[in-house]
Amino acid sequence: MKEKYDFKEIEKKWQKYWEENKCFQTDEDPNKKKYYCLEMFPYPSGKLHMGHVRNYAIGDVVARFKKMDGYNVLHPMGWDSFGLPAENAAIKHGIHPSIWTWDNIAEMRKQQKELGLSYDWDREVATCHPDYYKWMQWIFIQFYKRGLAYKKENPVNWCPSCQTVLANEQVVDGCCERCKTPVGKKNLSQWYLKITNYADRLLDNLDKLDGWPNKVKVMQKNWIGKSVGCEVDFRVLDRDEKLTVFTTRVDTIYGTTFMVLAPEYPAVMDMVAGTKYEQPVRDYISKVEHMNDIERTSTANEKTGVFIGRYAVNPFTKKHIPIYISDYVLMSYGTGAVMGVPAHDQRDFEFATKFGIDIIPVVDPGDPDIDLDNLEKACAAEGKLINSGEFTGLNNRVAIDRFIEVVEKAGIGRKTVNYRLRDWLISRQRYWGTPIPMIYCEHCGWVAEREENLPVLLPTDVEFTGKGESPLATSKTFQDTFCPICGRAAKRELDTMDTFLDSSWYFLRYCDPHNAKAPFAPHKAAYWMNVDQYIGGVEHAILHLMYARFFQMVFYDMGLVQDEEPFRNLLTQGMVNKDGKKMSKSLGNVVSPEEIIGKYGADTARLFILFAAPPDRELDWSDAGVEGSYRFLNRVYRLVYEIREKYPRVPDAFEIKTKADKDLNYALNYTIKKVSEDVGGRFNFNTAISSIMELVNEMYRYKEADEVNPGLLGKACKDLILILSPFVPHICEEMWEHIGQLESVSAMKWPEFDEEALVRDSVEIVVQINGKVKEKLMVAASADKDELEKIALESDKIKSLTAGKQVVKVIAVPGRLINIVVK
RNA sequence: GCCGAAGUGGCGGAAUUGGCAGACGCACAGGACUUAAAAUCCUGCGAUCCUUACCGAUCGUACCGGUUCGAUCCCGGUCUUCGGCACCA
Repeated sequence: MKEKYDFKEIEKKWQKYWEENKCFQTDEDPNKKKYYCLEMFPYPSGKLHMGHVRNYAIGDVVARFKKMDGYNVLHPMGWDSFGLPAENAAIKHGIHPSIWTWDNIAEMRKQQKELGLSYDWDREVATCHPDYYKWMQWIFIQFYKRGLAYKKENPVNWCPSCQTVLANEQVVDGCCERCKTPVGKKNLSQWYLKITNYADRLLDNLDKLDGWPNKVKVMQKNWIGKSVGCEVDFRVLDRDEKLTVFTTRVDTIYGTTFMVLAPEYPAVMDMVAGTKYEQPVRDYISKVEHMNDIERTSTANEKTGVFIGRYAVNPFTKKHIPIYISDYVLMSYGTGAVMGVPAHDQRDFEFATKFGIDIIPVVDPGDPDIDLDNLEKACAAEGKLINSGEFTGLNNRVAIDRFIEVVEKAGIGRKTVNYRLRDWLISRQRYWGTPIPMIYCEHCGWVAEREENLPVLLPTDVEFTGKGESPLATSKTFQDTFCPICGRAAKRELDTMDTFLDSSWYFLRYCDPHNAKAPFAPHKAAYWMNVDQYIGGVEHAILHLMYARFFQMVFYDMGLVQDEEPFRNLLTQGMVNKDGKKMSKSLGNVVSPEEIIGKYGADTARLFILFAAPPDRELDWSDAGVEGSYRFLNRVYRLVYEIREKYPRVPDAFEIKTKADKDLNYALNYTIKKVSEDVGGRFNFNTAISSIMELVNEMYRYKEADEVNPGLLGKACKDLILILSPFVPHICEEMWEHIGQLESVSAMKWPEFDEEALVRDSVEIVVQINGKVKEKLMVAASADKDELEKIALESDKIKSLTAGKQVVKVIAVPGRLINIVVK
């Protein structure tokens, strides 16, 4: 070891050592407790950014700590390597997506290795590799066989810029999640996965996920959007037809004064055919059709609609109510028909106000501030029913169940549940994705490719124009095939899968990455799953994390895995910012990991990122803070170097003699305890590091004292290196070697703390008067309440402060404080 | 609008079960070493006030109130910021 900390040389040396000695390779070992530590695998976009570094630094501390703590640790890495950017690069620069992707993977893997991450590289997977997408296709076929995949023509979200459809989840504020272009609608026949079959399980299981942040659970809950309500049939006047509405507020049905249908409602044109209402209705529908989602929602405040010239009969009041169409009613939710109760629903109120429809209050909340006869806005509060026939007087919540009973008995309605969650549209009109292994035969219809013919390989003779239909159509070889059932000529599906499918099961492939006979062997998954700790950005709170849960549930139903949920504990890391803003190219505030590693080394980068903030909070990048972390590593290095110089040989056995010995021994054991808890339990790496800094400060002080105990100092050095090693592994390996250790620090056992060393003879006790600190006294640690009280009341200072006052009460907490209440 | 989270020095943050608010680090200031600089080491560092100084006093965890011997922590209300959802009947 050199006198000066040469991170460049040290980091290279130990990265080579770990790789050559395969230090982080794992196999199933039934005799050892397993621990599966997983970071979200990246899209190979080119280079690592600080968000990646943070993600991997956190995961690496956990993995390294658990390994030292005696677990058999699975810590894999791979690539979510299908996706649009590769194809866009192909369109723009003429590079094949495959080349672009594999080049990026090579670059990012190199950067990960430069960070000293403890991955088992033998388990690396890439979703764009045929060995992986073969099994993706196999999984799709299993879904299809179980009735969980179907093709359907529907108006779908269409991004005109990406030239592909998008899942509802990929439309953000009416725009494409990726390119921010406003999304339009298009009628297309597309493949869907029936995630709605699992809506209830996805929702109910959330309660069991104790190790998940509440925030993520709430987001998923809202996304699934379960609402329990009731369908009611309304007869249409003068027609042999009924319209079914969905409502969660059947208790307000007496207040229904109109009905609204979605403009796309199928029966609408039939009801207006040949009447004077036909043309205005046609005009309105066409206007709505040509609006994209932004336009449709930007007019949110101003309600629009058209009367269709028909009336429905309110089954309870028997009144005739006008039927309208309006774009505020969605065809895709509930029944596409809504009963308008303006007194108690704000949207209905706005509509009724605009069209001059009656507003009849039916729930009286008993609030003197609300004038029910002259409502200024809808009143959603609970209360007693009024104007509601035989139901008048009931509490409205109670009334809901009564109404449902009556409606069901009369055969004009039923209790129903609706979800906001829709089925998952997975077809993409793109090249760089997993081909959907389906074949269309004129005689047999849609047929799954035979499993023995998998993978359906991506063809290489494809043109990338970025326009029109799926690029697979341009291949001369891909499309034409034979029907697996009847053997006649047939055509392959030309769309590829949404890449979110690829990432919905990669954690299972890691358990058995080279399996050529199955996506994974159930017994291997049984050993490694669940993921004990999953770490990644909160931006995946809904999409990825719900899709992965869905897949796991299907695998569970197939008997492939033993638990319905894949991720026991989830840590959502905060963003890395600069100057309070997100790092971005447009703001010009991006700090590249490359630059930091080059200037200070990977250990400094890791240490800063872990020290600057708790992992789930936002982290503001600070160049000065990085300097500080670098300074600390130099300080540790110097400490170990100087101790070794001064005491080249330290005895293993030693005695604690002086008070200084005792204090250092206390500090050492306290730090081991604290770091174990902070890293093993709370994931507060920042406080773990600060306590190590305190220990280093202690050791510097001790080292300069008159009487030094080399054995103790040697022990402190050893333990210091061990507990610091998960954070900054390279420098620790170097120091470990320097103090005469032969084996890698990564293979060492996590140190245990000595309970006895933590027992103190005397402790400082705070003396308060009326809750204010007035004095601090050293007392025997064993002092009980009575003794404490006596000592406190006898202290000169307290005596003078309480003189002439009446002591009302004394509260004594041994080991902590005494509070004297005086008057 | 609805749901959720968070507000602590100049800054990042700490206080784990209701018990010394501000650990640790950064920045800043002063000093030591040096021909000098860098590096390193030492000291100080919430606000206000008192005092020549030592010592000390009061206030202080977004704001208002409550519970308690004692509140950054628990309860009620208000404000602000951030995040998610948003015509879902």
